[in-house]
Amino acid sequence: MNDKADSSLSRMLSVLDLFSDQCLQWSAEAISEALQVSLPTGYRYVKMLTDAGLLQRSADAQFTLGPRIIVLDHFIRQADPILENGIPFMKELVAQTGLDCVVSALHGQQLLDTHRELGQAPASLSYGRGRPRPLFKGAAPKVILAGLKTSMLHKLSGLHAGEITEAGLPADWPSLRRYYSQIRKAGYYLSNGELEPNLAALAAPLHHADGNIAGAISLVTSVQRMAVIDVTKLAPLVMRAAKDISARMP
Amino acid sequence: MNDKADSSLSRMLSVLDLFSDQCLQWSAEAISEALQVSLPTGYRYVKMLTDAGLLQRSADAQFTLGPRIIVLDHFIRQADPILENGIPFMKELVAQTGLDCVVSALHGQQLLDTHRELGQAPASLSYGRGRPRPLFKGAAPKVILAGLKTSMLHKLSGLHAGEITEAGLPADWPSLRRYYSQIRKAGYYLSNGELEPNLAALAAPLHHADGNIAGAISLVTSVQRMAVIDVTKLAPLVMRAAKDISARMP
DNA sequence: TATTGAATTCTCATAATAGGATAAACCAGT
DNA sequence: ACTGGTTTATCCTATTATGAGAATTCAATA
Repeated sequence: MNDKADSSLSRMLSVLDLFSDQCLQWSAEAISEALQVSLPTGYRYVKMLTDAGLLQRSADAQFTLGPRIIVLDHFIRQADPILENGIPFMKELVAQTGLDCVVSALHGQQLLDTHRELGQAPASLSYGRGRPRPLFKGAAPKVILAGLKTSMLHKLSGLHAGEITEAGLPADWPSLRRYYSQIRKAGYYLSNGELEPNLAALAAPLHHADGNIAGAISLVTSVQRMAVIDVTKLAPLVMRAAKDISARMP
Repeated sequence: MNDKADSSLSRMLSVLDLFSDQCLQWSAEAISEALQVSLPTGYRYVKMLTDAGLLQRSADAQFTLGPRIIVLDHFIRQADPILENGIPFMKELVAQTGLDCVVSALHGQQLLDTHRELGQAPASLSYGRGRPRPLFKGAAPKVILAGLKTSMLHKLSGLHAGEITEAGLPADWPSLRRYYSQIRKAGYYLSNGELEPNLAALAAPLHHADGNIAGAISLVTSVQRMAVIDVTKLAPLVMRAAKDISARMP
């Protein structure tokens, strides 16, 4: 990963980088070793982070992510207009279609799913809010990037050239721009096995009142199920919901 | 609040203390002023926190809480055995009773709701995961503290004497211990308007395999609705679910 | 109860660097 | 291109973060 510890402060914050799906338990000793600091300094870091609530002690002299994170996420959810206005429409879409409904948004450079309403037979099991997503694969990212201002898209494309070619998108900027422009004009995007081989999704963009892109709403199911669905009927449903939500956005 | 800025590192982390339900937007200038540091230092702080993903830039030169928080909460949820094992039982309780079901847990010294399954007529509207709760008021906290090891409870009671008397609990340790001991023996606790005037809840404890307390599961509704419910029938339901979940806990 | 061993904190001198003041660079909106 | 506010860079000094090792807690054993 990126151990750019150019200062004490960011080195301390990089303790958080150690935690992941794979490893949610770290001892002070392991942290000290990972950050290449002495044991007392490692303990100083975890003490401060624990005092801030970002870490907490668990059994066996291990540290885990702390309760403050849960509270801060609560604040974020409270302030998120997509959640505030979107959930009823998501529930309705789920009721109408039986598919899973997801909203995603671009936070800085990070594209995340921020909420999920599950249908009766969830296609995508456990991944809920907070799942990081690749920027150039899948339905939601495509309609979101398609909704960005051109200058912003250009900047992003410069920073992630590798991912773009890896995703099979055109490497040159004019083609890429045209590609996303088509998606924007269509008003929705259907992906088939793009992100995960057996999943398909249909996404439509969510906009703020000023017209800026706010995120995307998508219906997700397996490739097989999507194969028997009439997209010309599904797409208007999703776009309708997206417009209804957008109409309520600040 | 506690501005114990005994070091640069904790002072930087205290930037996070500024964000709350009330104020989710801070400019670099306001942060600098709040922390009593110079403007460049304020910018240094937000830059590092933004690089770490704990903050993000939003419109109008404002900063808000960042996407990394959402991802970290995702990790916490992935690792939480109560969520992993409890949600199906919570859904079932909701289906049986129509009431709202909540699980709560003690993280360090912080007591939080960690998940909520809503019934058809949610009594407690928006508060979801991440709501901080007082330690000595309400059904969930009581069964959780009642399940702590005596030494732990003693320590907690020492640290929060004020809240204890404010909650109308006995101030002397022997009486307090007896009070919680009774709750433990009962196996559940019913609160009526304790936390919020018009809410009632019935909570039962969740245990780890080793017998240690893991949290609480509660059914919540309005005081009026609870008045017409037969508690001798509701309590066994909740306790049954609590035992079923506990049986699956590590 | 005494004793071990590990985990955690303390002490302190020194090197590292965080901080402030000022200036420079950026950037969006006229 | 200009202007206002926003953000970063430069530099020097005082602050303080750090490492080595000792001291202390703490729980679990004998």
